[in-house]
Amino acid sequence: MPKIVDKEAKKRDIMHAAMEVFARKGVTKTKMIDIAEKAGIGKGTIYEYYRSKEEIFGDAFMMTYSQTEDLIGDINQSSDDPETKLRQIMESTVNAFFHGGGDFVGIMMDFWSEGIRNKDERILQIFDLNKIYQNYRTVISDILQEGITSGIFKEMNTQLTASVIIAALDGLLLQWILDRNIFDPREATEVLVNTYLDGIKK
Amino acid sequence: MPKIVDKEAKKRDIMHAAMEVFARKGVTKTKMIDIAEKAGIGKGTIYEYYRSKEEIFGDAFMMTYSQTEDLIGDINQSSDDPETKLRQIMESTVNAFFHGGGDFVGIMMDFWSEGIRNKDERILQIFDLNKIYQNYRTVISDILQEGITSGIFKEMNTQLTASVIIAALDGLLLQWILDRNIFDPREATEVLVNTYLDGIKK
Amino acid sequence: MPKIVDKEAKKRDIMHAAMEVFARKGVTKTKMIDIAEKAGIGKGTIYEYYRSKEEIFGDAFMMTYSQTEDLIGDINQSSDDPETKLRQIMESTVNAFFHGGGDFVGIMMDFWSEGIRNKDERILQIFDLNKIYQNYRTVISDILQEGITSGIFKEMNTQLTASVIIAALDGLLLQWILDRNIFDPREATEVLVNTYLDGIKK
Amino acid sequence: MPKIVDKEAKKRDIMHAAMEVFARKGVTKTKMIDIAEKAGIGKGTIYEYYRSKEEIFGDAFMMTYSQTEDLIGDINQSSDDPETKLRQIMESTVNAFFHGGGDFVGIMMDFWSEGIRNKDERILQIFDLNKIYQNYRTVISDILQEGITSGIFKEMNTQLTASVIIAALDGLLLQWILDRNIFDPREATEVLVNTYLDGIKK
DNA sequence: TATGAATGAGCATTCATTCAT
DNA sequence: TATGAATGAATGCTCATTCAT
Repeated sequence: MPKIVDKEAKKRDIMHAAMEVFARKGVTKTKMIDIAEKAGIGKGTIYEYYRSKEEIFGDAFMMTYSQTEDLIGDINQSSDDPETKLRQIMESTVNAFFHGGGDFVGIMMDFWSEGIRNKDERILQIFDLNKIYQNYRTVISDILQEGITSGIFKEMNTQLTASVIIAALDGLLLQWILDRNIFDPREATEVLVNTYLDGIKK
Repeated sequence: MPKIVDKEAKKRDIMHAAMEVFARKGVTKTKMIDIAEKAGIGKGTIYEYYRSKEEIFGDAFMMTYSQTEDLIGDINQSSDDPETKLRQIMESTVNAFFHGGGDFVGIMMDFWSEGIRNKDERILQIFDLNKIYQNYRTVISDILQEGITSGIFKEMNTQLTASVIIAALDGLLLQWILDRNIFDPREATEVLVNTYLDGIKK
Repeated sequence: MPKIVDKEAKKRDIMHAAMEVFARKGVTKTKMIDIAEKAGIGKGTIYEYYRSKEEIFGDAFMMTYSQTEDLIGDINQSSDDPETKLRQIMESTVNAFFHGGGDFVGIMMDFWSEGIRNKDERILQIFDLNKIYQNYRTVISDILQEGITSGIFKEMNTQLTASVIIAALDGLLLQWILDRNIFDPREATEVLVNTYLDGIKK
Repeated sequence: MPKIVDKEAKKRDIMHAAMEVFARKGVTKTKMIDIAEKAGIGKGTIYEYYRSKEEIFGDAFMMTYSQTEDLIGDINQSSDDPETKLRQIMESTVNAFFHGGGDFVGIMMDFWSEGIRNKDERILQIFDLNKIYQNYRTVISDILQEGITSGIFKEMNTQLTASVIIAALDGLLLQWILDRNIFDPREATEVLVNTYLDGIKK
């Protein structure tokens, strides 16, 4: 069924084109024509693959976060010790977003922005940022608990600490989106990870 | 004689109404009529006080950040030791944004969003988020250096560490905007501040 | 009744202020606030004297044309010979509009413009440009007939010739409004009057 | 494949629809919806062909005058004697505007009106009525000079006479716009042309 | 399937007019 | 009487979406 493959590929092309424009201009200021031009197709053609701008946005969101969730899941499944897992998760999360020159990080702004506001049940089905963060928090919290149990981490409120760690990671991303020249993401992540692990370890 | 009106007060009222709506719906999706209704006035009346929606937004931005900058300046001027100053700055920054029930924090999203994208010289005059963050980074970096010199802080890359600290604070704010139920801001700040000070101190 | 006199004077002041602005910017682009500022009064005060912008415009119209009609009437009543009367009427008409530095001639544009379009019965009562021109044409036509009868003018279609003469006068005004530097109104009138009288006289 | 449309033809259709409405209501009072309805299309469609109402107006202006300028240029290039050329130019000018039942003459009012007021450099580029009239004056002045040189015209101030002739032609147009019933344009032109040529010839 | 021409709902902004003081 | 603060109807223009080809 070669047609199907083509369709999927083209849909993905459109979504990538859209992500680039979203990242640069913001979703609201992105016009369908901008996406079409970026994708090198006609304005009407987009509607052969997506029902609306919102749907493209939702797809971009899902794709971004499902990748990250898979990554985190894989790391979490591994048999490494809690410290290594935590370190790997933090580094991988940052890498996932900074990767590829950071062409898409601008879109995070809109993910967050939508995340705050969208309470529409229908949208929440495919676009529940809070649920995603909750999963993320649970994973980290569990690793922290694991570390406490095995005696390598201090006693702490694991849920709260997980929140603070995630906050720090997102904050790093946010700062870097605002100005890419202030720090090297890898170096900053290094400082961040070390600081937290220092603070957490016995 | 016409009605006597405290123009400044009314302008502030409109801005506050606008901030509430901005925070809830986002700037782009906020209609002038929404602001008017929130402020309990007619749509046209807004234009007696502001030239455009953009101007209201700029005013909201300036007000928010000038308050924070003043606060930080005051703390920085004090004769406290570096650790206390750093702790106070971090706590005050967070407090400033969480204060008042956090009714306005949603607008941060738009400040950041604009901050990424607006490269217009005219707008940058009143709306230069990067400059504001640079000041902030310098203040913190200087305090860190002060601490290193006086032997209470470890050796470190002060600019980078300052960036990471600010990132963590903004990240906390961001997480809290996304979901207010996951942590108590004060507790989280406490964890954050302690973790960082632990990591920084000799 | 001094109050009445004051009222009348102030009403005239407003109308004169309005005429200046109308002449410069055109009626549609003139804002009430422009008129108020020109008159040195508050915006609301205008409505103590006029019900609407349209009413000011109508008043300006009437004033302008009644003056001209009076002037023409006076000349026509005189016992001069037809050639002198015709010459005087042509010169006086031009003078009336060019007079005072031509500050108000720009408003003619709007009189004509309204004259074309306004078919509203209510407005036509006070603003019937066609009727005014018809009177004017009759006066000139009668003088021409008088001249024919007394043997000093050639045979001609007096109504048509009257129309052509009036057209030439208005055309001169129009050209001068468009660019005041191309000719001196008095010289041009001289050429015009001489050309026509030459053509008309036996 | 999308609908194939003769873009140029449709643009012209819109402009003609606009001219009719402009002529009837005046440019300022013409709403985009009026033009759309006249053209039998949707409001938004106009913007596929023109960027703004102002641009339609500018196009209408250019079209009207470029036709007339071409016409005059052609006549001027001919090898006819000065009297014939002058007569032809005068008659053609009048014909050009009265032609087609005079559906568009009302728009002249707005051309003149804009001509007085618009000093904006950008607009003057495409809309310089004074320059157009200056060209026109030069053409007529040159013909007059030609006639003087070849001994068939009297001595005169050619620039001034040219102005007066143009004024008379525009005046005729103006009068006819105001009331189409007062004269037959061709008859009136005949009277006008004869009167002037009589006055000019030796 | 691909396209872009066509569309109209929607919105920022203007301004004549009202009216409380 | 004089004023200017308040207002909302009106309008130019944008852009997501539709649909004829």
